Amino acid sequence: MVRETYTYTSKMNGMANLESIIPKCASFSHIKQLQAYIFTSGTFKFSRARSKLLDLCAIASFGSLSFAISVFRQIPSPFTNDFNAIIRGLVQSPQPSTAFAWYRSMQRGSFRVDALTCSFTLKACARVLAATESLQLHANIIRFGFMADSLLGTTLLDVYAKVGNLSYARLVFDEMQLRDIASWNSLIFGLAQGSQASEALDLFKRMEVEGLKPNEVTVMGVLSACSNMGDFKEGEKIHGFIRNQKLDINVQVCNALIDMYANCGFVDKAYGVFDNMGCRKCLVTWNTMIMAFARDGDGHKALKLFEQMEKAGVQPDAVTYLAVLSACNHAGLVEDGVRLFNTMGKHEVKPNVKHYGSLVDLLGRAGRLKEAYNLINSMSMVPDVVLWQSLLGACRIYKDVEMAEIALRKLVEMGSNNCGDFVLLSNIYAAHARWNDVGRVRDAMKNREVKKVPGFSYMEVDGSRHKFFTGDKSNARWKEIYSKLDEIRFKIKELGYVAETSCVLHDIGEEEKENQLCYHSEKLAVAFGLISTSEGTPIHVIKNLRICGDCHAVIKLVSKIYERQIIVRDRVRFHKFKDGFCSCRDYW
DNA sequence: CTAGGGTTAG
Repeated sequence: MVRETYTYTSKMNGMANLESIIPKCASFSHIKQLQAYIFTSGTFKFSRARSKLLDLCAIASFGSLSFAISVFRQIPSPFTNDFNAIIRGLVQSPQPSTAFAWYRSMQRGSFRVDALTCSFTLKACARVLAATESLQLHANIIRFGFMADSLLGTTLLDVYAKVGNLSYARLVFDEMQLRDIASWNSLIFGLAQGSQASEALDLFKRMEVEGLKPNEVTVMGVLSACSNMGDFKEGEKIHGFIRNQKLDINVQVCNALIDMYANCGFVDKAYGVFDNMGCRKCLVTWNTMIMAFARDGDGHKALKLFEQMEKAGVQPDAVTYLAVLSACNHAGLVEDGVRLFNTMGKHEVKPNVKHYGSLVDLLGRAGRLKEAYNLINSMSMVPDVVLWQSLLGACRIYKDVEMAEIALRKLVEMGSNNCGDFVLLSNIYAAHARWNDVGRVRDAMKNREVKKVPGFSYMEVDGSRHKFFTGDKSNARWKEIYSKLDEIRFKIKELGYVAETSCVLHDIGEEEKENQLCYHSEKLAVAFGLISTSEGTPIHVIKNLRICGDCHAVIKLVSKIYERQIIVRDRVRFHKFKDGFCSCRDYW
């Protein structure tokens, strides 16, 4: 009797000690020693320490998921927690989708799935963008009666937003009994980064109405919405709110502010925030600001900041190099770009496919096609389509048929059926008057059912956004817009403008081609800006693709004739038109 | 089988 009591207490103490030691494990060998102890001491069968250790082993950087799995296999009848430990580890592994199989095996084996199991498995959905699996899990969660769990609800809505199912994210949000700040933040981020940025702002305003206090995460979400939409006015209001609430002591909030101003075309204001930060700058701060100068085409400021960053003792990372390379690219600083690329190794940054892409683009634009081609072939990794597309684009500038054919062949081999690629090759043939080849490309396009990404542009007036597609007549004032375009066409012809019809592929007459160019989305947006904003105010336009060559030429003239500053944010950079010139100095 | 799980910038 006495002896039994003794054994009992010592065992309890042993387990308690064991559990308190587990978080102190600092190496794989510590884990293994404890695991061996649990195995041999007889506590393996029921011990809670077992699943805790499994958990640590599966997720810690010094742990080993495969070892955790092999230990799991030794458990005669694993508990839910043991499964959870493994699933959590799988989600963070390079193959998150393996978590689904484990989840299913739990159900098959009639093991109890709990809210945590669902939470981890949902995370796997988010990581691999598994839309169907998230729906299935949602159904399970309802069936198990877990919907009242607000943490799980937030995870679910977050996953829906991340896999692109915004309407379901909203639905979950609306149906949650208990919504806390994280639920709101999650939906705001989802909307901001999806295609419903203005809805994110609406939600932010609704928070105020419902008496909820936005925190630093919330403002980062709405700033990212403003950044995406180029909504400078709202962004500035939020900046005011941030100052009031003293949220700018948070470095991430400051970074989001810099990004917002830069993405709205106000690189100076971005720098203002950068220069007056009340908190310590971090790597992302420098990267964001360098990227801002890069997108603005100010290569020298970007490179100067890069030097300052090094002096401040901040080690550059892969993103920093991408930013400086792209700065060199947009500013035509070829030698600097090549030099920087070659010094990456010194900072222990390994070039990835994006760095190569930037350098190929840089060399190509500078007419060094052969070097660009050799660079692609020298890569140790598989080149992606972007590299060949860059080379193809450069071939068009320099009218290099041979190289263009190689690039397009590669693209076709890689399964690309992007309309733009074929058009580029066709343009090059056309430039050499090789009309048979032009026809051949056109036939190939018909046979392949090439995909065309529709171009569109935004223009914001008085807080509402107007979206234009090519030849769009959906705007309430479309008639005025089109007659403004007629007026523009008339005026610029007087200045000697000739339409650049080479980028129109269709088998139609010159006049018809000119008409097609005439109603490109960016032109519609600029014309709308002219008629709907007061004289002398700048016009901001955002385009989803790169600006077209003809539009570029026309907008330069428009900026002169109408004495307007016109700022176009395209897919990769800003074009700031003033007095007939563009900030890109026609190098893009 | 006390707990653990949710939102965050380039």
